[in-house]
Amino acid sequence: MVRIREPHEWPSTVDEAQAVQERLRPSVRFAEPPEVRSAAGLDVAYRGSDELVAAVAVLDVASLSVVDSVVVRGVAEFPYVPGLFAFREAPPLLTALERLSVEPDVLVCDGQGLAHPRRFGLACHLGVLTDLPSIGVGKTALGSYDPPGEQRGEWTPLRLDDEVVGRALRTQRGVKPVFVSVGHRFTLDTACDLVLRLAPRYRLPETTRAADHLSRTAPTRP
DNA sequence: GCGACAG
DNA sequence: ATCTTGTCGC
Repeated sequence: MVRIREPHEWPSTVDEAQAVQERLRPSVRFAEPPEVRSAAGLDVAYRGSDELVAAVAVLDVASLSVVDSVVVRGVAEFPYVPGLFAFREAPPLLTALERLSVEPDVLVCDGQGLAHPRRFGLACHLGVLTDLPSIGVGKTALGSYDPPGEQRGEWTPLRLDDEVVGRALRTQRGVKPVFVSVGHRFTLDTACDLVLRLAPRYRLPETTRAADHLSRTAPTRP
């Protein structure tokens, strides 16, 4: 039920890929998202050198229960190059989004949004192409930060090139923070509020955990 | 030349 | 991401 709204192509070289990011970047919007009742978690698991499994799980934010999910198997069409992560994972994730039977209110991506060398990480890419509000929640930082306070909810700015591109957010006390950045049609404050609502018990949002579990446990092709 | 480098 | 044992904690 998710539609692709933006014309796009999948390049095969690093130069072309960077050009695509530069072209799409101006479409990123910085705003307050409409009410967030459902959130889609997206993740990709790898098997072997080029086989991958993309999964999307839509959760009801109030109950954190899974209301819909799709798993797509595929082959990596682009090598892993830091900064060009989206060209590897976005294609199968978009296919999965199109096969959803409901349209999620927001996308919670496993990776960065604006916290990216050209300010156009996976979350921005998926947000712009679908025109859905999106955020990036990374497990490792792209940029520098000071450790946030130990209490859940505490955060510090994440900087890249002397610019604030996101936040290091503590979702649980005693665990490493996650790195939140805006993808599309979001505000950093609202993005962090949402991540905290989605992560009441564990370090990572339940959306990411659900998608990760699906991609990891999907049966191997016969 | 050396280290960094989302997943 | 993935390759991998035991171990501490809830």
